[in-house]
Amino acid sequence: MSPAANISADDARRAVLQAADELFYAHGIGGVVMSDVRDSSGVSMRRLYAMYPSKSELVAAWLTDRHDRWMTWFTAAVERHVAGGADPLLATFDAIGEWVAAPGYRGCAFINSLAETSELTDSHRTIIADHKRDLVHHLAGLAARDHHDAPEWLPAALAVIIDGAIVQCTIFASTEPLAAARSAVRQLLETIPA
Amino acid sequence: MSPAANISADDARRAVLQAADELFYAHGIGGVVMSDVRDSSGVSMRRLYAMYPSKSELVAAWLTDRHDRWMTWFTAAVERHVAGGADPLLATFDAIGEWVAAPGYRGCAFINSLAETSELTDSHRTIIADHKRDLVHHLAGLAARDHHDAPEWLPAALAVIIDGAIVQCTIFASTEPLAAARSAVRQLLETIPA
DNA sequence: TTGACACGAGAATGATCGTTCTCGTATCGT
DNA sequence: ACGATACGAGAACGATCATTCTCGTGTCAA
Repeated sequence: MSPAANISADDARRAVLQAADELFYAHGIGGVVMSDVRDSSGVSMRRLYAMYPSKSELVAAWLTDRHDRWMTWFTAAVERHVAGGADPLLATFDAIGEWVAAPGYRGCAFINSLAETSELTDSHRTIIADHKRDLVHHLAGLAARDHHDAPEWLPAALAVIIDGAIVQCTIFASTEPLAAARSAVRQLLETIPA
Repeated sequence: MSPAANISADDARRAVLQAADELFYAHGIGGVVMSDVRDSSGVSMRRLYAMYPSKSELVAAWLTDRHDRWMTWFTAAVERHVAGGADPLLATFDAIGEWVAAPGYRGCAFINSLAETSELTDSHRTIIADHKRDLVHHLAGLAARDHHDAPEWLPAALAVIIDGAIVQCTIFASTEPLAAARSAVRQLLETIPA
C-alpha cells in the first residue's frame, strides 16, 4: 500500500470520479477548474495529476464512467416500470420522467458536453457517440421483446424522441415535452404490430 | 455620421453580428475570445465595447439575431417544400434535412449554448426558451393547416422530435436519425384525421 | 534511529481572457 | 489653419486557469 497516502488509490479514484461527475454535470466542463475537483474530492493536485495527466483525460474518464452508471440506472429503471405492467418502449419514457423530475436535473451530460466544442477532443466525441449507439442498441432490444415486427427505423426514432425530450425538458424546465412525446409514441406504437 | 469611423455604425453592427454568429456557432461561446470577434469583424475593441458593453451582452444580441434569422430561414424552407407538394408537418423534416447536410452544421445554436452553463445568465436562458416556444408555435400553425383535428400534444411532440433529430444528427455526423424520425412522424400522421 | 522516499499543501509559472487605457492620428466646425 | 474630439491599434491590467514545483512531514526498511 502507498506509504503516506491518506486513502487508498481506489478510494481516491472513486472520490475523484464522483466529484468530477457532480461538478462537470452541474457546471459544464468549462465551468469547472481543476482545483474545484481537488476541493470537492479531497484528493491533492499531485495525486489528481498522477491519476489523470490532464483535465482532458479526466473528462474522458468521467464520460466513460458516467456512461456505465447511466446505462445501468436506465436499464434498471425501465425494468422496474415494465414489471409494473408498462410496455417496454413506453417504460423508457417513465424512466426518463423520473430523471427529469429529480433535483439537479440538467439534461444529458453527453449532449451537453458535445456542445462545449472548445473543451473536446475526438476521443471524447467517440465516447459520446458510443453512448448514444448503446442507447439505440438497448432500445432495439426492448422493441424486440413486444414488437417483433417493428419497422427497422423504430429504435433510432425512439432514441431521437427520447433525446429530444431530454433536451426540451431542460430548456423549458418542465416535464411537459416528455409527456407530449410519450403521447406521440403511444399512438405510434398502436399502429405497430406486436 | 461618426467623425473618424471607417465604417458606419450600422455596418459595424452587422459585421460584429456576422462574426459573432460564425465564431460562436462554430466554436461555442467559451471557445471564442473577444479579440477573435474583433479580428473577424474588423471592428476595433473600442467600438465593440461601445456597442456591447460585455461579452455577455454580445452573446445575448447574437442569440436574438440568430433566432430571427433561423426562424425566417426555417419558415421559408418549409414553405418551399410545401409548395413542392409535401405535407406541411413532414416538410419540416425536409427543411431540417437541408440544414443538417450543409457544411459547417453543428446542431442547434440554442441547445448548444444552453449546455455552456458557465457562460450563461438568466436572460440568455430566456431567449433560448423563447426560441423553442416560437418553434412550437410555428409547428402548431402548420398542424392547423392540414390536420384540423390533431391532438393537442402534436406540436409539442413534433418539436421534441425535431430537436432530437437535430441533436442526434450532430452526435452521429449523419442524417440517418433524421430519416428515422421522419419515418416515425409519417406513420404517426397517418393515424391523425385530416 | 536514520536515510530514502512518497506524499499533501499550496505557492509558483506561464498562458489566456475580459476589459480598459494610452497614444498618435484623422476629422469636424469654425 | 486650429483646437476639440472620436477613433483605431494595440499595450496594459487584473483575474483565472492548467500544470508543475517546492518544501516540510510522515512512513518504511534496515
